[in-house]
Amino acid sequence: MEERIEKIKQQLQSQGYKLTHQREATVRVLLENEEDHLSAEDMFMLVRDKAPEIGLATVYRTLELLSELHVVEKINFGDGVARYDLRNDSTHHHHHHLICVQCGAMDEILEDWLGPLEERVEAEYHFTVIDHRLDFQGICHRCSGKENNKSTEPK
Amino acid sequence: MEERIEKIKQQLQSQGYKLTHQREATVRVLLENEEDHLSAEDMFMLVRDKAPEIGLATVYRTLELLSELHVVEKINFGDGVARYDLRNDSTHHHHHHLICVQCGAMDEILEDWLGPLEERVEAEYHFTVIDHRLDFQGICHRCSGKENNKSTEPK
DNA sequence: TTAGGTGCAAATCTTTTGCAGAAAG
DNA sequence: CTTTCTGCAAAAGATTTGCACCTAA
Repeated sequence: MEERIEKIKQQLQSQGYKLTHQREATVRVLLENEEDHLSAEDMFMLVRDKAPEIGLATVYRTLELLSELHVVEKINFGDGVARYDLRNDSTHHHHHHLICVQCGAMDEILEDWLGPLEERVEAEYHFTVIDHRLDFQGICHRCSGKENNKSTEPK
Repeated sequence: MEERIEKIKQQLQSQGYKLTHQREATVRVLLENEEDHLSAEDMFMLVRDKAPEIGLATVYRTLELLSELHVVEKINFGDGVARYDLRNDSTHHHHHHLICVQCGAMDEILEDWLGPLEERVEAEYHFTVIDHRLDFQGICHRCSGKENNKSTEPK
C-alpha cells in the first residue's frame, strides 16, 4: 500500500507535480476500492472522509492528472458519468466487463482474452495497440434464472 | 432505402409509436450517413435540412427511442458526447473500432471477431450475450510513419 | 377522435474554468 | 521564494423535462 503510494509520488514528481494532501487522499481511496468503478462523485464522497476540505473540482483535476499519467483509466459505460479504474500496470492486467441489461449488475472477466486479436490488429491494420476495451451486454446468470421476459414498452 | 424505412416504420407501429415527419427525416439522415458515428448535435444539423422546424429535443427523443428499439446503438467514445450507429441487425454485423490516440482518427474493423469469445462467455460465465463492444486505442498506420515521440507534459 | 409527438424554454447534471489565496519543495 | 494547487463559485456543455399546442392513424 505505502509502496504503491510512494511509486505514484515518484511518477508525479518526475513530471514536476506535487503530492499534496488531497492527491494522496484521492490515491488512497483508489487503492482501497480497486474492485470498484467509481465515478468522480463517488470518489468525492469517499475522499471527504480523509480530507474534509477537498472540493469536487480538485477530485476531477486529480483524476484527470492520474489519467494522463496512466495511473488510472477513465472509462465510460454510457450511463452519463465517467468512471475511474486503477491500472494494474505491472501485470498489464486488462479485464473485460459483463453488463447485465436487466439488473444493471457489472461482473468482470479478470483475464485478458484479446492477445491474439491484438496481434491480428497489428498485422492486418498496421495499428499499434496501446490499450483496449471489451464489454459484453446481456443477461447475467442471476437474472437468466428468473424467467423474466418483459417487452419494450412505451415510456 | 425505402424498404428499410418501411421496416423501421413497422417496428415503431408494432410498439404503438408513430412515424412522424421528424422521425422519418431522422431515420433518413441515419441511413445516408451509415458510415459515420454522428452525435445528436450532428444529427440535428443534418436533419434540419430535411425538416427545418425540428427541435434538438426531438432529435434526442427520437434517437433514444430508436435506441430502445435497437435500430441504433448509442456509443460513447469518452469525448463527452454520445454517438449513434445504425444497427445492421439483418447481418448481425458488429464492427470494432481503432481509435488513434495521436491524431484522434477512428477506423473500423468491419468484421465481427468475437464469435468464439461470446461462446466462451456463455459457457464460463453463464452470461447470455446480447451485444458487445470492442475498441482498441493505439497509434494508427498514418501516425506511426511520422516518428512522433512526445512525452506527457504539464498543462 | 385521441393517444402519442413536438417545439420551446427552462431545468438538470456532469465536468471545466477563472481567480485569489495556500502550500509543496 | 516560486511554481504548482486548491476551494469556491460561476460557466460550459450535453441531455432531459414540463407544458401547451399539434398530428398521425
